[in-house]
Amino acid sequence: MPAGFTVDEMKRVDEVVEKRRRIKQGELLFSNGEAFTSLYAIRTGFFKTCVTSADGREQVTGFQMAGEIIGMDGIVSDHHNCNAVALEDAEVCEMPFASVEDLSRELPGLQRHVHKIMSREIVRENSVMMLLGNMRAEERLAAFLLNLVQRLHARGLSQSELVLRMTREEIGSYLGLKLETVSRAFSKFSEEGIIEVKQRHVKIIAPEALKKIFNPQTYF
Amino acid sequence: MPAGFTVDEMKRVDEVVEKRRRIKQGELLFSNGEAFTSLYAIRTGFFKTCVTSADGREQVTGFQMAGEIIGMDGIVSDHHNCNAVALEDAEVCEMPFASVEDLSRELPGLQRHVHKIMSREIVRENSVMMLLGNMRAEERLAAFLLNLVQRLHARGLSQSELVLRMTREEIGSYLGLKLETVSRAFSKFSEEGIIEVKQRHVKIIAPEALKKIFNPQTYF
DNA sequence: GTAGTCATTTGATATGCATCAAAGACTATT
DNA sequence: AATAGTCTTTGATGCATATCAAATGACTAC
Repeated sequence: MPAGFTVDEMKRVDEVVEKRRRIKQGELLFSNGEAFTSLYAIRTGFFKTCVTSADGREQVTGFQMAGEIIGMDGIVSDHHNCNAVALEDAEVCEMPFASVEDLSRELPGLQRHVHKIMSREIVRENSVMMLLGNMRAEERLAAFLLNLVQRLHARGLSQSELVLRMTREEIGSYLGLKLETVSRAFSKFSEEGIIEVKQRHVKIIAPEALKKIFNPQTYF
Repeated sequence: MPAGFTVDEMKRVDEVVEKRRRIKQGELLFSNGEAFTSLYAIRTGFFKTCVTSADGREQVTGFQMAGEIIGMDGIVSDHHNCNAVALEDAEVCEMPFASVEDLSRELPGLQRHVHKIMSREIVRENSVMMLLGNMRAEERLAAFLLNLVQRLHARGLSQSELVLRMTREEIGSYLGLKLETVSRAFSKFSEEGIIEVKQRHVKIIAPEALKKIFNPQTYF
């Protein structure tokens, strides 16, 4: 995945991948408390990560798709600090973290890549905090849809159409909203002609309108 | 800071520190958009980090104290993605990130330490997401106070008394609440005899009660 | 010491989202 | 094709927190 390697280096990076693992929809890739050994590169499929409070409340902390890395929550304590659940049948590459560290001591490019991935996650979570702390329901959903479609587009998929892999409840958990509120926001966008919604199929008709909702100030 | 080094290794780690920098209360250690060059180890003082939305809303993403590292938000894009403001006169050690990377390629202990620091930040932000997404005002404040006093205690300070370095508004921003709500929650805790509040001086009278508020379920 | 500023508290009211409830739509199973 | 189960939508109502407002208290600069 990182660029700028020689053929030989690339080969060594590939060798870090210990094995492929298939995860069926609904199954856990790893769970809270489990010993941490590896990072996982998602090859296909879609995951959610979530944390649970002592009294059982669940907070979805992220949705991850092909090409993204999960498991970094486990490094600090050698145990995972969240659950990773496949939202559709998935395949991941298991990368033992000890091997990643060994090789990244030899390849500065890999080392930098690992640091960037973790930094990116920190920055992403910063913006989620902004969402949860300051935005209203429709702003949150607009931001969510724009982010999702942007990531899908970067993978060669449509800029305007997407299939949600998660329920309204999971979207709500991620955005700090109840499922009914998410549903109402979808309906509102739909009535306003901004999107078309048919179950989990969403078509973005007016991306500009979504951006405007996400960030009203830009348009003054 | 990391343990398990020989005297010689320790010396090399120390040499990564390029210089000390003093930051006066209210001043920026770094700001959003600024080129990223270094991580900073806080020697003395107290910081907040915050992000700002395009329309000017501010979200405090964390409070950092002596012994903690800030700046990791800048690695991903070579530019900082938040502001770091000193809430009291402070002194930091500047550690050029290129040197950190160079040395951590040689010292696996340092490499692991860097990874853990970043992972810890990811996990911390996960719990803030839980706070913002699922908890009510008093639960958030209880969690905040417990976290703060625990970190201070780890630094040899009191388990029960603390001086807040931030305003009610900054606490509110961190917790996704308005300053009035924070103030009311303080008053409520105070009326109930859980804490004593005199301006920014807080004395925790009944830590158990705070823990119970934070996590009611444990006590059933 | 005094004026001025900023931070905090407290009260009254408003509002956005949660909660409760029920019906409808889709999916899987038999 | 019928049935059960899950997910989603929509409506009615309630509540936690935001908003607006004003008073008080602390701190700063002169």
